[in-house]
Amino acid sequence: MVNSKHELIVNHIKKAINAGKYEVDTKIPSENQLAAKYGVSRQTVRKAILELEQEGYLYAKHGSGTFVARRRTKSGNSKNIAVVSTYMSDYIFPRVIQGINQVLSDNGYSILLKTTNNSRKGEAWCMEELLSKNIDGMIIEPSQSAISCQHQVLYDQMDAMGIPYVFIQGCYEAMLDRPHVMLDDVWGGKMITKHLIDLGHQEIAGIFKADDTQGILRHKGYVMALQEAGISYNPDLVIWYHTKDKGVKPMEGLLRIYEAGTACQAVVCYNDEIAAEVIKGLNSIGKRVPEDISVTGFDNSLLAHSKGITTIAHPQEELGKRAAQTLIGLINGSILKKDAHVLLAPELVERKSTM
Amino acid sequence: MVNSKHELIVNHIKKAINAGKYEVDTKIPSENQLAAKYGVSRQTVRKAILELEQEGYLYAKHGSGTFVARRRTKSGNSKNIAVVSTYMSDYIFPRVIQGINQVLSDNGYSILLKTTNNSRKGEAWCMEELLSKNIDGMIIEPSQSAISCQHQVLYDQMDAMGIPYVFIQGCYEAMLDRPHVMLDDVWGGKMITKHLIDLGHQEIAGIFKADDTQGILRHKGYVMALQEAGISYNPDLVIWYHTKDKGVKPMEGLLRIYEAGTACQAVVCYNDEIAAEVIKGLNSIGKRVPEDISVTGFDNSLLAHSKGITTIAHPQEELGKRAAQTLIGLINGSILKKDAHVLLAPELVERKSTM
DNA sequence: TTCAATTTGTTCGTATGTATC
DNA sequence: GGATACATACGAACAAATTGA
Repeated sequence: MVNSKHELIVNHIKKAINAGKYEVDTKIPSENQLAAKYGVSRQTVRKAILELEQEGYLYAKHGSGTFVARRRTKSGNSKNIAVVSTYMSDYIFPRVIQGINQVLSDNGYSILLKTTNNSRKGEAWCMEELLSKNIDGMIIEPSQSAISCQHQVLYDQMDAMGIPYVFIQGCYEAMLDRPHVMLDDVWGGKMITKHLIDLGHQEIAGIFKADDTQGILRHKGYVMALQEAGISYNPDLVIWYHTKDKGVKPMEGLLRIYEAGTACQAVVCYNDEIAAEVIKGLNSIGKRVPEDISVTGFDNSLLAHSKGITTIAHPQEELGKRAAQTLIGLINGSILKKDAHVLLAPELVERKSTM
Repeated sequence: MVNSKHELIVNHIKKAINAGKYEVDTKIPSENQLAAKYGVSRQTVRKAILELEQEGYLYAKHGSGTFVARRRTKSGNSKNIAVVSTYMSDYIFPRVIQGINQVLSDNGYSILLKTTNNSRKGEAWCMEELLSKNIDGMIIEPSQSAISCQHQVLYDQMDAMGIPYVFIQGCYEAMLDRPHVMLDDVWGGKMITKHLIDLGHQEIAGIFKADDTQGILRHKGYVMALQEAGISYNPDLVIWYHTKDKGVKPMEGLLRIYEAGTACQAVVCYNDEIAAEVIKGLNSIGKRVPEDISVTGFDNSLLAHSKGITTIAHPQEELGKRAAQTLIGLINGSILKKDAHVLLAPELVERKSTM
């Protein structure tokens, strides 16, 4: 019964896509070309494309072209996006979510807020509830604990339902192929080490956490900075510790370095907490910071602020913005899941623990 | 936010419908009439109408006209509750929302987060969007609470739809009969003034904001404390200022008091910001705080913390919890709307600006 | 029944703005 | 900067449905 020109074009293109004549994410002919092909006006083509866009067959990119979208089985466009955080009290939380909110609300989305209290159980419970709700996507800060089978199932389920998600702050090691937006720890480690080198230091010790991806990455950056400066890597200057050794081993290691008589004018610490402990320990053995030895932290926490520790800062608002942008890209199909891996440039915050 | 012509028309018509200017199933003006009214082309009007049709606000009848659709009354168990805040960056925001989240999630609710950027427009925009969503209730921090509420219609609409809401932090003066949970400003003003009296001060100046409900209430508490202590109220010691005078008038007034030779050993300030300015001003004329004169703030902001100002604290988490509890009571009917008026007890935070 | 006026639906043409490469 | 392509807007014409005289 309905046989308007644009309906005919809609059906024709739909059939072509379903028949696989156009690959996913390939560009279809421009509006003008299609207009010429079907012998109609550009407006008619536009109307057809608009309809196909709303049905999820295509997505248009301003100034670039119109592309074939991944077909979504079913999705209400609830315009709701879940944001799952560990704690709300976290000092970084407000700024990150502010960035998320800015981008999402500009794009007509609302935020559905959830907290896990940093427990696996909380995270699983959250996600189960979210699966029963109508959401278009999810931004999640993973809970600290390692991933369990139960979890993987929940994420697979979201994949199956075609609900995209983006990890922020961190990412389970087993899921690094999934979309994530986080601080570039390698770059951060390199940046803060380079800062010490630029200050004229040559013998730079490093204290890193061994059972943590971030620890490995920050160490990697530390090594890179030394290499670039032409300083040979000295394993004796690197102290590795595990979560359970925290508060004991780092300072022990540093004392051993001093006892061995190894020269050392600076220490790169895994995070601000360790840096604060190290400074306290150094003071207790009569070393002055930064006159005798420079110490750096990582994370730009309140501790670093109050103790005046030179550290690496998260660009918090930027992180939120990028995560939201990435998620929107995943939803409308303009970003592929495998490309949605964003590492953010860290910022050096210079304070009085280095000179 | 996009500001195309058709979007403007969409919003205008939406607002008119929400305000009840068009009855259900009545015909709206024809496309040509609307085009003339808005001074745009018929195509633009059509685009706007098409959008409204898709959102379910209107339905068009070929050859007959366009009509207002019967707004689908949402069934009320989405288990979603909207939380509308002014800014996310606010230092109090995380703790308040933490309290809200605790209670709501314990009761199986999720939070739908929105921000208004403290603008009336933002608030109206938020609420219009929320009206189209399926929410069970709303907790809202009003924007610029002193000015009278121009979009009462939106709240009436929520009443009509049976969606309960609770104001937090402040409340429009015209809507004080609606449910609200806020700090007891009178009590706070009284408490901090009494603190100065207890310290032995008799001549206590007061600086208050005149165009703000909170300013009036805090002044009221100030007067009560003086009365109870048997100290006569001296109008010469009270300085009123308006938002636009901020940063000039408060200190001017204080200088005038000194020039007049009036005795004054303490100043109650409207908030921490004013207190910080006053302290700075006093120092610049050679007065020491608190040795020569005691100064108090209000709000327990970061400023009060860093400058060591004695102040009145919001019980932030408690505020959030009580608001959530009140809302849940309204939803399940265990609390009546007219009884949902909670004033929270303030807390005195003693620091080094008083003695 | 017929006809004219009104109103929405569809199509074509054109122009300008703006993002991307 | 220029070419390309999408986004928004305006104007015009005609078709199809409805309404009422």
